[in-house]
Amino acid sequence: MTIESEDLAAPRKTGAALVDDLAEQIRNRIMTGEIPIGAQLRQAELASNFGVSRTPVREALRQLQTSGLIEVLPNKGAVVSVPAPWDVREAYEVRAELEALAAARAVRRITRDQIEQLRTANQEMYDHSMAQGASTVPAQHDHRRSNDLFHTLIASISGNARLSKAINDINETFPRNVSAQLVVNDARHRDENFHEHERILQALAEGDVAQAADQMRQHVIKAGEQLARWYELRSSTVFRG
Amino acid sequence: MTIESEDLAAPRKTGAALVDDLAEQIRNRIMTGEIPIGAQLRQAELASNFGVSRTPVREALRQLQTSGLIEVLPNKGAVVSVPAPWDVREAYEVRAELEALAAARAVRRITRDQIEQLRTANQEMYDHSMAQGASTVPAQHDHRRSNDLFHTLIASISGNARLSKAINDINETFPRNVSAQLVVNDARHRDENFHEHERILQALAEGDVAQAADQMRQHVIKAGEQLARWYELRSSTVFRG
DNA sequence: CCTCCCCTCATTGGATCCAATCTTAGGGTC
DNA sequence: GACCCTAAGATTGGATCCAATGAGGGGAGG
Repeated sequence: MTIESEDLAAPRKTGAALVDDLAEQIRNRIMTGEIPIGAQLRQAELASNFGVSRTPVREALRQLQTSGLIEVLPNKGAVVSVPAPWDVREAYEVRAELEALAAARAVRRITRDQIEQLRTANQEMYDHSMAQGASTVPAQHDHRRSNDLFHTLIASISGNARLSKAINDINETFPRNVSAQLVVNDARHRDENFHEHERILQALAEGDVAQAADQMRQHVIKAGEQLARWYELRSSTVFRG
Repeated sequence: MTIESEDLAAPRKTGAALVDDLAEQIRNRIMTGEIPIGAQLRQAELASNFGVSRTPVREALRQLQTSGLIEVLPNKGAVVSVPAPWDVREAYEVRAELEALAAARAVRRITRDQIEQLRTANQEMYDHSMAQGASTVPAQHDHRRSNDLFHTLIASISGNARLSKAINDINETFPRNVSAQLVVNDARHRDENFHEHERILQALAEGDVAQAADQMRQHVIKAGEQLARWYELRSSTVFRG
């Protein structure tokens, strides 16, 4: 309808939440690895990329800065944060505690239907990692989505929006192309992940609060450990100027 | 109506982290209640107030927006968030879990000196609330600082920077003039607060992980409950256009 | 050949400009 | 008097402008 000149990704011209929109899109590009870790974020480049001026881009970058995804060096511009392994471990210890709380709260609130939804999500995740070509990019994407769904579902069932947000905030600090590959790449990890989810599910179904929290905590800690190790070995995904 | 006094508060013209500085100062004004809950934040007013143009102010507001302290309504400007009581309860349940984790971790790392520091902070807090004129503004300020010190000390002893930050982020969502008054205003609350701190301290000293976590969790939940109740009754501290 | 310095260009950062939207006051109508 | 419509003022939001800082490159001196 309206003539969109240079914007490849649709930057909703609602005239309203444009800045939030930009932030979201830049965040996505980082999370998917399209913009690699350590890369410089040039205001002018992003601006022309989205077909806007630098002003809203700068505001979007400020948002990403406070959410911790990028770092802004005065007079030198923004770079995508490169999480140190110990930072990952610290963050995931926090996330583990939060998700454990979510699981514990979920026990009292979960319905049979929701248990089924979780089972489905977990099964889908497993299937995606078993299907042929599980190492292709779209398959990894599907796998990640199912895995995310499992966790976000439990968070939302917990009935505490703030808790969901806190968990999400931590997640969005670490680009996903990295974290997703962990599980898919390795058959053992993929299997373990599935079974850990099953154990959590069982605890939820049985109404065992302590067990649900414990299993979730261990599960997240383990995932964090894998992610941290990945960051230790990484080099291919880091942008080197 | 607006008396434009230029930069009353020193806006470090380091030319560098000016935006972060502005955000910090605006945050302070909100936290102290100088800018009340629900108040409109006019870009032009803030700009002339700090002696800068609107551009850095806008970026600072974006930071405060993502940290949740203010809300930005498209084309209508920024407003200091008015936390709903249930939001306070949710946030404090999260905070309770985080501080419980911090206390648990602190048990293994705390030194005798640090235990003494905590004891001192707690005693100071008590003294400030006992001194004559405890209801004066500066006394409340001192009381709050001692109380904060107690909590931030434990968080820092936990040795997990991310955890400290997560706790701090939650704290900075709810203006303090409000939360501080809770304890000081009521002799019973003041006493309970002191004794709860003592119990936490004892658990830390005895090396009782479970007890430290439990006591801290209960303590924070209780504080959250008081804060939530305050928000339910509030009306004096809310700005009404 | 290496090092240091200076010049130039790229980029950021604050200020300013102008369009778009919202708010509000005034006047007209029922 | 209540309601709506319109027009002017206020405010936000994106674009543009220019100063300031930083990075890179070439030349002079060692």
